[in-house]
Amino acid sequence: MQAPPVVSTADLKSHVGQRITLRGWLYARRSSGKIHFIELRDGFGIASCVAGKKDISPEDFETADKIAQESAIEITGDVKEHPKKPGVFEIVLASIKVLAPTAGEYPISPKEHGTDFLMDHRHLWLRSKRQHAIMRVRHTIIQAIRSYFDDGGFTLVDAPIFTPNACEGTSTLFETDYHGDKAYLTQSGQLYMEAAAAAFGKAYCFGPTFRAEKSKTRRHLAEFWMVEPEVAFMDLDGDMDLAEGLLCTIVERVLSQRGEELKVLERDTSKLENVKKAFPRIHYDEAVKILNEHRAQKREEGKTKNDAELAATPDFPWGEDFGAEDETVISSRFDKPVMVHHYPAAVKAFYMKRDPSDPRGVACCVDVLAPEGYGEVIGGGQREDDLNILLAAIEHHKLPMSAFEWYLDLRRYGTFTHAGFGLGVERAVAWICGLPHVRETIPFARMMNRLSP
RNA sequence: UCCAGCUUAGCUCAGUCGGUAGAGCAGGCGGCUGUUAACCGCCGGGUCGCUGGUUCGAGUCCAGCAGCUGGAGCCA
Repeated sequence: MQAPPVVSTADLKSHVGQRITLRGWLYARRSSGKIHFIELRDGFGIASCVAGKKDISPEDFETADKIAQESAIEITGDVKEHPKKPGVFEIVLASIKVLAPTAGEYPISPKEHGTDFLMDHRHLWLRSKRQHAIMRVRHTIIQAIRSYFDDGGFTLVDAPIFTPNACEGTSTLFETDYHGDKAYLTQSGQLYMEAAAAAFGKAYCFGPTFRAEKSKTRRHLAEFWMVEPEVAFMDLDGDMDLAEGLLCTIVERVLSQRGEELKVLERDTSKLENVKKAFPRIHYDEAVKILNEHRAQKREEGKTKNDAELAATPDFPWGEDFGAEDETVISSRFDKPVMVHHYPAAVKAFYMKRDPSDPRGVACCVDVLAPEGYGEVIGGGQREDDLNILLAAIEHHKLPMSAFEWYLDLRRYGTFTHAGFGLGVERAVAWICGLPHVRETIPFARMMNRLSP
């Protein structure tokens, strides 16, 4: 007799009525004495298997009763529709074999655990349903990003990870020894993409990025993935179009391909359905106005509640960058991502283009704030293309001129209008999956207090 | 770096007024032919984060340290 085909749990419905073999791990086990239920996890999905005492050998029935969680197993049985749930398939077992038992009790039981414990067991936690769903959504987001740029005529030009200088001169970077010289782990591929834009017209890089700040928040990782497109002869408006198109493509792809995963994550997809063109685009001035309306309202509440602290809420000072709470106030006014543009130049990186029409000194830049309080997922803008303004900006920020000579060459040899942005992949994953913290959006998170596993 | 909170069984937690340690789950044994974090009965399981102090007596009160969690700043 021919051995039954080895199939995947994702492929059961095309084998209804057939005898098949599955290989995987024991996810869960339940029993009612004369009937055992086994859930087999194979990396693609989870299949329910039923072992009736009359249907299999006494040895296999005993095995099905005793087998430990996460043992590697191979089962053979017949694919049938679930007697109570149409459209759900289960396997009626004919035989079961333990390929590898567990060395001891599996640490992650199907009960509640604290995050620190789970993060310590991240290598095993990835096997669980929820983490599986998150990683699959992450995969689809990355796939959508790549095809958006690839289909848009972009060339992938990856930036180096070792860099000689602190690119923007603001963040704390990880320092390493590079054959006797100091080198830093990149915090952005941005400057290199400007060189790439002049060489390829449309370019993007996609890789890991590092920040050494001792950040302890739900939005920060020490190592995260960022995609950074840069386009020649594109201005700020074009940049916003590009960013808007990217987010719409990502959300559309996840909604159409990862519905099952979003269900596992209990994500309210109606909020994601809203993510369609056109996103509101508001000037920094208008964002400040929103904040001040909100703060005036807080003062009123303070007066009626007799709360002195609330009543003394000051206005937002023009010229400052928004804090996390400010971003939430602004984005809560809209039901889709909101683009805030023309921030004061002083709070932005030195390479941002100054808007010549505004004497207050604002930059042609944009931050995209995700809805539901997820905050900044994209930051970008038009780059300064005037050599002399750029020279002055580097001096003003007290950055080492010699390290930027190559960058200045881009202005010396055929300078050009160009713009781009950076999208933080983990923040996008957290938003789309509806997660409270970015640590679950990357397979093995690197944070201030976590370097393992 | 700063602010706040937490640390008790493998895991998640309770522990009153300061009086010698408790539950659920997990694990082991037994029962149950449609279970879904199954259920029912029994059993084993503890350096109460560490160090010091107060006290006849500290899981409990005090101090220091460590670890963790959340927030701020920085940013994607």
